[in-house]
Amino acid sequence: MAVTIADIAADAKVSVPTVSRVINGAGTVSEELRERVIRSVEKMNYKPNAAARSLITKRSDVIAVVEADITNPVTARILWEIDACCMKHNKIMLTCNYDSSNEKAIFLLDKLLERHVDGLIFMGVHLDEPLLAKLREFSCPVILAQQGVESGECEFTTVTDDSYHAARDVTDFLIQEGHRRIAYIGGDANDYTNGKLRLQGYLNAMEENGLEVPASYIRQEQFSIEGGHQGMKEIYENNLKLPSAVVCGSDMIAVGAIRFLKSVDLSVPKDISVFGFDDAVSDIFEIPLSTVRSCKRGEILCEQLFKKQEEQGKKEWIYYPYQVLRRNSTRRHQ
Amino acid sequence: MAVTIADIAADAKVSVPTVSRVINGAGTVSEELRERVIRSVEKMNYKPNAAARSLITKRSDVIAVVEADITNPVTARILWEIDACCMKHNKIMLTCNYDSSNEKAIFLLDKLLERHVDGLIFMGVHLDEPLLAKLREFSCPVILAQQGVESGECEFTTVTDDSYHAARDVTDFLIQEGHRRIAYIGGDANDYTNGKLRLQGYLNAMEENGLEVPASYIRQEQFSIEGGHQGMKEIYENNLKLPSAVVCGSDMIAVGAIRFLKSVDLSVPKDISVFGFDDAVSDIFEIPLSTVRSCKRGEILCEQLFKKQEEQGKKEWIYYPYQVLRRNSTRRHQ
DNA sequence: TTTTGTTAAGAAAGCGTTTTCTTAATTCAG
DNA sequence: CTGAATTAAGAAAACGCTTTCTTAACAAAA
Repeated sequence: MAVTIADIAADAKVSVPTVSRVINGAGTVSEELRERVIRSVEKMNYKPNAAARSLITKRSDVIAVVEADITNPVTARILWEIDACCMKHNKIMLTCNYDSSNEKAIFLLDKLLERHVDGLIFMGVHLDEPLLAKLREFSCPVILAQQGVESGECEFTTVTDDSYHAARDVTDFLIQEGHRRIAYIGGDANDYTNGKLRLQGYLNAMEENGLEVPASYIRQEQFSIEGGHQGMKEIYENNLKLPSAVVCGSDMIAVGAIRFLKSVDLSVPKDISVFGFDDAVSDIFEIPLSTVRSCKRGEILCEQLFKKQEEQGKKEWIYYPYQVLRRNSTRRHQ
Repeated sequence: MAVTIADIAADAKVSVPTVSRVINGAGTVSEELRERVIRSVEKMNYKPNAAARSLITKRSDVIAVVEADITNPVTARILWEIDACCMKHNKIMLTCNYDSSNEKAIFLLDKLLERHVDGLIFMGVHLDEPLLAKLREFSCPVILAQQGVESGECEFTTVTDDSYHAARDVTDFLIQEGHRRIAYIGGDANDYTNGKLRLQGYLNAMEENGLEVPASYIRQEQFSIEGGHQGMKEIYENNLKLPSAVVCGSDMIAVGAIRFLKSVDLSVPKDISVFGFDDAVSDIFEIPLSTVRSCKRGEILCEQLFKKQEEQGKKEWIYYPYQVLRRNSTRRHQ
């Protein structure tokens, strides 16, 4: 059997509450007893039982993160950041994959409810009503990452990329660099808020600069290499005048686009500049990709999670700061 | 306040143990009461408190996975697989990053000890004595993934890639394909058991086929793109007769090697064949990489974890089955 | 002195379950 | 029928902590 607080109390010849006080640094206990307790704790290698403690304190020191797909490099990176922050706050991170199945997500959330986690970060898209209802059941702080609820007021604090402004900045940047014919390949904008906002940012930047956008310059495919490939192919086949630059809704799309361009002997960035989004492939892709990187995601998420203790009430929509990274998949256009 | 088992008992007009029996499907309870209980549970949206349950059952339904780096794609993929298996067994996966710092790993393991997890998978390299000592403290099944302890008898059940045989097979395969001058670029073999075994497999295959291996054909760098780049560079610069094929200790190394070759205008696989390891970059890398893929990792790990309940005693070293995948970074040599 | 206030530490209650122990009710063999 | 065996369900204990309540000891103020 594991050693319990009573064993320590007996060994140190003090009462159980005294041991508890020493361990938690709460209450007052004389130097003499404190030392005796600490000695016993070390001697017997005592570890407080988290379940017993949790039962009474109503905390678990666990932060849950539910994500669609842990193998997505962007997700994995954010998890890494969250984990690092949790560590600092003496919390432990519990992650669950929901495989983009809201049904599975609800199943998982039920499990987490039983566990009385101290905080929940839900990194998901396709938020539907049953899912939101389940999220409402949590009494701990809940944060939506990746996708907000469009409807208006924030029911949950939401933290996402600043897709709209970033897409505008990227497009502006390309225009500054002399590009005039700029196309866009994004993901499905019906479901993905990010997709919608990126497209909007691109469109607004073009419009504000008085630039024409033929419908054939806009493609909405999948957020994947295949999607990018397909989108670029369609643009290539349906336009006599090719764009000199393409804004992509994700790095994966950019990779696919570049791969297609290579297949028809067009060179990037010599013939066409390609801009990505997410900074997900920087270290492995053959071309250093110009892209947008969101910063301090883990910190911002955790900060929201922990800050809320005081300011429970205020739910807001927060954006990660971002950097527009100009690398070698784009160049000036003359 | 959350609704408790007592609330359900009161609402259903039964005793607390009866509710417990219904929920756990244990013991005997009449159809009538069972229905009353179920109705109350649903009506009041009751969720049993995991901490209270865990306190008494000494189980937590949590499987802990401690890994060096969650952003490593190979790791992320295995986590995905483990999570899927845990789900099937009605367990929840708790993951912690230890950032390749054994000190941090020990800190995390202490936290997990407090939590009385039902199983532990430690995916790490550089296992040193303090770390092993900490692992011994667990009373639940502990599995070492990724690296075993060389010493001999298995203190912990260990599951790893079958690096030795796979490297032999890869080398054999290249020899069958007509290659005679085959080089090897691996990671640091002092620390990484996998590195050591892959090198050994390569060497044995060469020897058994009566093929010469000049020392300048063997490089041990980092398990990274830079490492592969550097290793290939050295081989290129130090050999008048270049190899016709290179066995790499990881896909990252292979990517680096290919990148170097491209930089000196050598074509893969036309001029040189390159074989990777891990199947980590298949979808994004420019060349479909011939590589080794380990299979069913999640299943095998979980199977070991859960099987052990009965056969606690037997610790063994188990290998994932693997496939040698011939793709387009290698070709026959005439 | 006596009273009041303060502090250190123990006693006891309680957190929400499961499990063991009892009891009452029912069935069945003799 | 009676007594033993079986069954369904409640009472009570236990899990390992934290927290509240209480007491004893002592110091400071009247």
